[in-house]
Amino acid sequence: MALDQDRAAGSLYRKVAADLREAITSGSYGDAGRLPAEGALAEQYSVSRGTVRQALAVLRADGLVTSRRGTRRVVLGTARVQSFSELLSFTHWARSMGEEPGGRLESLVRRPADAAEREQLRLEPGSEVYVTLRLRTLSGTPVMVERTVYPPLVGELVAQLPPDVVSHTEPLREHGILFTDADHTIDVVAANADDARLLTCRRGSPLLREKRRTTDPTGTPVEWSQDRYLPGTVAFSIHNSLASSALSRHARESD
Amino acid sequence: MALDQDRAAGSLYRKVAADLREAITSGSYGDAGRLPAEGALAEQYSVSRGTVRQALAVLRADGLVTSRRGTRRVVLGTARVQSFSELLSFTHWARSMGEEPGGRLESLVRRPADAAEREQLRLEPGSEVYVTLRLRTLSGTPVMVERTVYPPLVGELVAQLPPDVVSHTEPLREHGILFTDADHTIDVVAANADDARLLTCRRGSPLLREKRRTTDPTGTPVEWSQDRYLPGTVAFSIHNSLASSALSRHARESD
DNA sequence: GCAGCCAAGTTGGCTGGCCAACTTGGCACA
DNA sequence: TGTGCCAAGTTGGCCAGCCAACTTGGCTGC
Repeated sequence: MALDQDRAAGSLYRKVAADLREAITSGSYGDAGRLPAEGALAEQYSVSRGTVRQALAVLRADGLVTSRRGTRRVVLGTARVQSFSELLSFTHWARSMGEEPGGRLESLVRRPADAAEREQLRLEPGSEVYVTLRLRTLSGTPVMVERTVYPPLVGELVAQLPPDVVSHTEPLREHGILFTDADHTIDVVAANADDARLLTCRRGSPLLREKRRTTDPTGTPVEWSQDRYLPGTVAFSIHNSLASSALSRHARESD
Repeated sequence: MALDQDRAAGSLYRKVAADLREAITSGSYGDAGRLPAEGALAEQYSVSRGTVRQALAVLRADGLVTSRRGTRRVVLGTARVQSFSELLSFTHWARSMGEEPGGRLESLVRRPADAAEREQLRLEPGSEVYVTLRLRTLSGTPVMVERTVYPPLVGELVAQLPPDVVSHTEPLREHGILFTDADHTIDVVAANADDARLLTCRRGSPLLREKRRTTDPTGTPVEWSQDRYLPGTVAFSIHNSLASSALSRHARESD
């Protein structure tokens, strides 16, 4: 919340977008209601029409409003849509739901990267990686097993963190490691022996898997992670539209 | 493909975006290479810098390039990202992979909408809905069970389609029913008796579930669907970034 | 009553310009 | 050699304006 305000404070169009989002989600325009015209909003906020359009593009991408030529924008839904940080960080996400996040570092090893890891993290042959295995809990109950591969520069920092630290993105951010872009792949996988032990489920029972590759602003990969959730604990939600889509459906590749 | 070209042909910035996408995916700028400056691209394409920025915003949303103040854009990856239509239509998706889509209508009933359906499709109390159950196949092998609820206006059209028709979005589009926005929720669910029979798997075995609510340009819901995939056949892939995110992680609600 | 036309309203798209914030590489200097 | 500063290059952001494409509601005429 504080983070949202900080980001909104940065630029004018973000402030307008934040204000409109607040108005929409609080129901000021009704559920299928129509927004004021761009020109009217421009006058209301004392900004140019271009700035209003920039703000509305954000809301359109979030699935809050439609937009087509000739008629006013229509409120699509009172949707929520968390911030990027709540998606990326288990800790942020849990706290935003009012749950208490927990975690335990099961293992941390440093070893040569295999071919797949070099490919994902864009590393030179012979590079080493840091691999962690963590159990994540919500209010004490295990919900997820997280296997993360870090490149050397990031891994060194992670290795120095105390094993019981809850959030990893926060301390990394303080060391100048930024997470800005991520690619996610979601599918189903069977629990292996480690999964079963940590999550207290049967071996072979289904888990919801999220593979995630995160990069910093320069495009350098900083993390390659594989999270396995107990079914019934989470669901992933996406909005897309003809105007802007970043979701796709794939034939499943090996592994 | 033809559809992409049609859309690209519409406006200038789409043409520029399509051209840049082609150049990037074909490797013209290298994998972690840097794009020309906005001004240079503007001159190259003989458009204003604003138009170039609009085109680059599309590529940024698709996860093809980064973008930060002070330095040139960097190529993030040679990613693919299907079009919206390939995501929304099983038929389009299958054909884009070179597979032959098939389908069989198992049942089609018309009945009063329950509370959840009225909520999702924004219908008046007492409204009726059309409910279909379809088995979807790829090159003959069953991969997915689709349960779709249509509002009356759309359902009447669907009911008139021959039961062995492969694509439903195409004939609907010809009748003026447009699909422009969709909300997706992805989780895991256990196969029930119908699922098991149609997909020839055991009852209770895990399926990847996608719930989807689609609306037309006016914001009117036109479809509420629940697709259940056999594990190992598909994976969902999403890109998001600080700049624009439409993906979120939810605590799982009932049903 | 009904169909079709028309004008007003609205968003999409594009231009040109301006300044601020930030990155980067080279240069000056210790 | 190494450190710090600085200027050029680049993207983010905002403005004002213009026209085209499209929707909608009302009016006209049959």
